Amino acid sequence: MTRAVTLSEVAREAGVSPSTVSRILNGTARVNDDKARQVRQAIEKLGYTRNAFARSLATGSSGIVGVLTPDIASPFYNDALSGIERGLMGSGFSPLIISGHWRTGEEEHAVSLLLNRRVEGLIILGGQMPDHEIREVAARLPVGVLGREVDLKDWGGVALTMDNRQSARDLVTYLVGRGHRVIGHISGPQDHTDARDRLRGYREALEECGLRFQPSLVVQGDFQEPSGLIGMQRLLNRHADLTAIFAANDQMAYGARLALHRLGLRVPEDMSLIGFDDLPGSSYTTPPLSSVRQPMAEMGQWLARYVLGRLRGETPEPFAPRQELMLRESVASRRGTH
Amino acid sequence: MTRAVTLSEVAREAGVSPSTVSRILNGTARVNDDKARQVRQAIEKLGYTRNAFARSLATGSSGIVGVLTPDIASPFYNDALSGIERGLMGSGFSPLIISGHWRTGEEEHAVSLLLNRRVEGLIILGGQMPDHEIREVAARLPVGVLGREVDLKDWGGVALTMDNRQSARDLVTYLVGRGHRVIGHISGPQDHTDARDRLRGYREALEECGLRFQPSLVVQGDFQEPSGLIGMQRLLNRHADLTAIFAANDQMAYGARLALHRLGLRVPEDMSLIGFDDLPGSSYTTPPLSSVRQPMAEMGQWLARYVLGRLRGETPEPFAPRQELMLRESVASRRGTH
DNA sequence: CTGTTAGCGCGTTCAC
DNA sequence: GTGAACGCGCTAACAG
Repeated sequence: MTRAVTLSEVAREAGVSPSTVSRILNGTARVNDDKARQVRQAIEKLGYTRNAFARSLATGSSGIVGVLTPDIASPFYNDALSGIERGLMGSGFSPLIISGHWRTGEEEHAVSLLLNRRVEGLIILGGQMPDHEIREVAARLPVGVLGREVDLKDWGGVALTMDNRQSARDLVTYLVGRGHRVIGHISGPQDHTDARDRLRGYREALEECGLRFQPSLVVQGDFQEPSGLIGMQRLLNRHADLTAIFAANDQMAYGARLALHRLGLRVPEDMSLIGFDDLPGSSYTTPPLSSVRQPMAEMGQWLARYVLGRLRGETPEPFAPRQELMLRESVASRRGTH
Repeated sequence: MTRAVTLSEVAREAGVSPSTVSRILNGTARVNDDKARQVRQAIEKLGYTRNAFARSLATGSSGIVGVLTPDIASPFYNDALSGIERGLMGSGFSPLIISGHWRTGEEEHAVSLLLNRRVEGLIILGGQMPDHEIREVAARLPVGVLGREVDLKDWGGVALTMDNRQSARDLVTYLVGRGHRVIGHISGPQDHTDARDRLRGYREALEECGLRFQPSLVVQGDFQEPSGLIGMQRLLNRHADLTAIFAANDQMAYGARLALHRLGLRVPEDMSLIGFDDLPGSSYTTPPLSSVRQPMAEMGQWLARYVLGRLRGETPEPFAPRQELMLRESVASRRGTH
């Protein structure tokens, strides 16, 4: 790559001073129309592209908001990324997305890379990074976190989380209301807060409804499809009287669905099934899967706006993400109810 | 954000000159161990983070590879993003991802933003940007394109594309081989090259097999699920003797699947179904969907390596992406075959 | 309105 | 080994 054209070269070509070119580029001050035209021509002729580094160095601001995502290919977090993009649009800021692959070391590396690039704000999606490290960053710049509980109040940051426990409770209560009495749960990995909360919600809902919690009705998966398939088989072996399954996420529900299909069991006639997360595909499974939707895009957008607001010194308006039960066709009523 | 600590502040704190600190940071030259230790302490104490802008400005290299993706939330292209990440890993380069939302204007804006940030290479995934603009960029830096046909040879770039036509032919030939004689096609939007090629492959396969191509067996969709659902219904109304469907992508196949489900038609017993793209979910639909897999991650990784190689002045080894027929359980044999 | 001057934070000669 | 001086490309005061 041949050395790029500089602003002063443009200035020389147009017969004006560098500052004039700068002023035209930034609209910082009114300039003579004639000169403006000449400068534009020179820019065109030389194929000038402004150097963002030099600019940032001089102005002291990067125009970048860092985004740390656990996985660039996660359908779940990517909705949040879309929201962040939308929230940043037209603000003059652009996102710099780095993924941490759920590994603390990589996440820390990513954050320091972002700090090196002088991001002016940071949005963290999920991940494993220790709370105190997040707070350290939050002390320096506006930070918004999505999908994990971090106390950032004293540091001037926010964490948007969903009430996994409550939603799980709602889901299971719904199943009970439809007449189900023997409800299995395919849980997520128990070192994961969300997974624990969803299991807790399941248990609490059962007890609130006067049903006994039985450990044998729970199998643990890893949030991936295969574990849902295996879990379903195990559950079926243990409890022939099972009529409904609550999977801790949609992916495992898909796995369970396939296990049932292979056994010739119909959903929802023979077995009701319910998931969590409402992946884009879930409205087109057969039958469409009931699940709970987290407004990832809205949350992402709000976080972007939050960071921008803080950058402008505004006090942000609060936001309460609302999870939504997406009731579709994967649950049937059992006779003998009510 | 309080002004960040600079290198010279570290130098002063450690009682050495800025250049010494720089040398230690970069390992550019051997320095006294004692001083090195003092500098490290100063860095620690002051919480110094290096300014990537100043560094890039001084060195003249950004360490960034730009990535233009049509949609940050597309499951299809995101596999490629993962591959790019992997390909860049450990190279000292990091990706800067911007999405163009399938809009030419936004894409152009994104590219100029990347150019401003002095990316040293560029990877373009799909999109709508005119070929000549891509060539213009390719004349300045290493460019790799994925998923669209662009002639970049004379500009020193590559475009990785898949043979959609051939794969579609293989798929349809496979259906015919399994005894199907009346095969419907839900096509993609015909202003889209991939969609056209897949339709052509369908048609050619039919003719090669001695079956007549009938326009009434084709309905046009838009690559989204709902259009697959509607298309399926329309096809069924026109041709009661239909035994198999080739959908131009998996998403439409999902829609078709649901339409069949609602009508009480079984897959594959009553209707065989086949898609294209092999989305992550397709191995867990009921039944698992036959499709054709494009090695997006591998292609992304290769492109990253390609760009890095060009940056180092190497001549890249060629790469022929191979599509793979993923034959699963959504196709049945019809009696009377062979 | 416009040109001149002085940095922004860092890497890199070039002398010592 | 190490420091001083200069420049990377641009913006922002400061005069005019």
